[in-house]
Parts: sequence; structure tokens; C-alpha cells
Amino acid sequence: MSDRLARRIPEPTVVRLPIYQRILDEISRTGTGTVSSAELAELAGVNAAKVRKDLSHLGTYGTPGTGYDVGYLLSQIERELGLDLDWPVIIVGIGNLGRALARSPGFSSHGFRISALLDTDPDKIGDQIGGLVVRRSDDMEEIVAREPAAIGVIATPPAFAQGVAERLAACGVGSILNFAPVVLSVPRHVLVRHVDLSMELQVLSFYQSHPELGGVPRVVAHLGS
Amino acid sequence: MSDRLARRIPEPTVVRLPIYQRILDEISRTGTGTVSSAELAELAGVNAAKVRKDLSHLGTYGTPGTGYDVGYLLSQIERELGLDLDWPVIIVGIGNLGRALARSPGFSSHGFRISALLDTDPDKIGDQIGGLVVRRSDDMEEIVAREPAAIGVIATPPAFAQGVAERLAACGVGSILNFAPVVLSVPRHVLVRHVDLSMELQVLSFYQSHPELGGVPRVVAHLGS
DNA sequence: CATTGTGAACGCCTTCACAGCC
DNA sequence: GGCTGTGAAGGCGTTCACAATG
Repeated sequence: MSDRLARRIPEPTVVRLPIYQRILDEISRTGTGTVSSAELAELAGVNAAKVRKDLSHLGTYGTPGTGYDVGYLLSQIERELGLDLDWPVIIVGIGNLGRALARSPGFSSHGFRISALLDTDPDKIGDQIGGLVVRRSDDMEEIVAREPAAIGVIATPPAFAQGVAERLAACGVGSILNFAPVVLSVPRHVLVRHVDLSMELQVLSFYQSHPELGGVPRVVAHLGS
Repeated sequence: MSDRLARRIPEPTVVRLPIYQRILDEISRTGTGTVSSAELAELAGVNAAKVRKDLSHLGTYGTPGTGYDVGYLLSQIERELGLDLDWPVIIVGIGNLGRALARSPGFSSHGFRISALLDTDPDKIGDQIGGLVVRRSDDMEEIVAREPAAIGVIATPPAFAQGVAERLAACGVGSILNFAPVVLSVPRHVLVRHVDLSMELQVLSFYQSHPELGGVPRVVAHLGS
């Protein structure tokens, strides 16, 4: 189980990999050379068995009696996540949220790179945000043709999200991160993840109105589902 | 199965309830009186069996041969989610994201109501955002004592998130929505949900670098879990 | 001797399929 | 006839527990 590729990795594991990545990245800066599954589990808020099972899907990177080499494990996880590649991101909808995302460090590191900012509002077009100029949404096709984007981020009002999604898909964008509160319909080959901020509030209000069910979730990464 | 409370509702179902809620809310505005599980499923991007099973956890609200009464089902879901209650929300960290959240319609509807905006930056304190004034984070205890908050939203830089979480918990906040890229540790009775925007990008880059695994997720709600 | 990797048991959500009902 | 509610079957991730290993 240590070499081949194309072995399937369960989605819950994929969602946890970025957590391990961040933790290992922090540990690696403090100089520690090794971590055990128990330590990683503690920091990630999960149990040790899960950590070992998750990591076993990537390969046999641990040493019995010792643990995992931090730097090596980190590099393997980053490779698995594709963070060693270049991921141009195009953000459509430069309202408050779009602006926040454009300035977010997480959108400009580890292979992610914002390639364009698009909006329809003439007042916003031409604005500079983090070194990029906001351009006309109408020019999406032309812009992406010139410089392809791998990931499209939709931060528009809900009414425009489906249309934007279709155009992004037609432009060849491979995946979409959707912040608009609508269910998108896109070609089968386009991957969509949906982050609905107010949905999160509603889940919290559910559990807070049902203290009987209280003990259910401790920490949920989602955005995870 | 139609009356009692305290029957447990699976977390995946809870996470889908807000989706149904939004869809039913839209449908109810167009006047349609009835929906079938198949129609709801189509709009929610899931299958009909799941819709029926989900709804059956709330009660027996459907009519065989007809479907569900939109208005009635909507009101039942909203009651289940606690949206008929008042949920004061306090936002800590008024950077780009905090500002975006403060202005987000989803944070000021359906029982949610922003009760305070907090930041440590003297330049921001006193700013008006959506009718509220940004106040000093140092005054959190005093502010919450005067007007309790049910939900705390953390939109601070990662280094401050754990400290803010502890203070929110100490103030009696029942649940926390955390946007900082750190795993929070809080008292058992405090519910935490974590939304990590850059984690979402990493999940997308994973699937896009592994086309072999391509067919795995179609639409993921999570923030989502 | 501490810790990994993993087969097996377990639990839970999803999907099926159909009886029951309008 | 159309559609719901649900028991049963199925699938899959989690947890257990321990043999294997440095």
C-alpha cells in the first residue's frame, strides 16, 4: 500500500488533510523533527486511530516506535493536495466578501494565486485590490482565454450565481467555490464546493435550541459537511 | 413518530435542513402550494429518498399522493432549526471578513441579529457598519453582560482566535462560528463550527489534481460538512 | 517499549423497495 | 395512480485492538 497512485482516498480524509497540513507546517517552524499520531490527533481535534488511518491512505510514512518525520510527512501531504502546483483563482463578485477573499492570505499562498477579479458594477471596475485591478465580468471569456483559471470563486448575489457558474464552466474552469446561497447546476466534470455562511449559523441555532441533543458535534471542520 | 421531541436527528440531516428551508422559502414566494420529495430533491441536489428520510425525522408532514404543503413544511423546518427564536450574534474581528459578515443579509434575518461588533484596532473602533458601532474587544465582558449574545463569530487573525474563544465561552456564549484557521479548544458545552476558506481551496486542488478520483463529490454543502 | 499500520467489528447514514394512503 | 413513510439492505467511515517493527 505504499507506492501506487489512484488508490481512492475517502472524502472525509481529504477534508482533514488540509488540517494536518497546517498543523505540520506550524510544527515544522518550531523545529520539532517528529510527531506521533497521538500528538497530531490532539492538535487536530480528532483521535489517533483516525490520524493513522488517514495517513495510511497516502502511503507508509511513519516509523513504528517513533512517529512521523514532520518535514517529510508535510511534503507528502502537500504533494497529495496538489499544493506544489499552480492554481490560478478567479474571483467573481467583488462585494464585501469578494474583497475579503481577495485579500485573504489563504488565497495567495501554497500554489494559489489570484489571477483576476471580476465585477459588473462600473463603480468598482478599475479599483485596485491587493495589486490587482477589478475588471468587467463581461470580459470573463476574454480574460480567461488569455490567462486560464483553474478555480472560480463565486461571491456574487444569489441571482447571478448560476449564470456565472455556467460561464466559468464554459471557460474551462475546473472547479468552483460557491459562496452564494444557491445550489449550482454545472457540467458533470466541474467540481463544486459550496460554503454558505448563514447555513452555518442555522446549524448552530439548531443545536442550541436542542440541548437534549447537545453532545453531538464537538468541532466540525466542514465547511465542512 | 409524529409528535414527540428529543428524537435524535442525524447531523447530516441537520446540515441539509437549512438547504430545504431556503428552497421552500423561495417556492413559497412563487405561490406553489405543494412540493413532492422528488421536486425538493432536484432543487436541493440530493435524491428523493434522502429528502423523505430527512423530513421523516421531523414528523409526518407529507400527504401520500400529493406531497408536502410548502408553507407548513417550511414553518416546521424553521421551528426545528430554532429560527423562530432570537439569536444575538457578536462578531469579533472587523477586518475584511468581519465587515463582510456584518453586512451579510444571512446574519440579520430569520432570528439572527448582530448585537455587537468588536475589534482591537483603535482606527476601527467607532466605525459605523450597518447601523452598529465597532467597539473595543477589551469591553467584551461588559458588553455581553449588558446584552447577552448567543453566538460568537470569530474573524480575527489566527493568533488571537483561541483567546477570543475562551473569553466568549466565559461570557456565556453558547456557540462559536470560527473563521480563523486554527482548531479551537473550548469547554465541552460550547458548540464550535469551523469554516476555513483556504481549506476549501485545498480540497478543490486535491480533486483537480486527481482526475482519476474525479467522480467523487458532486456538490458539497458543508461548510459542509 | 513506544508507536505504526491494518484487519475486523461496529455504527451510522444512504439507498432501496414497497406497503399504505390519499 | 401518485407519492409518502419506513423497514431492510447496503455501503462506508470510524474505532478497536493487536501483530509487526525500529
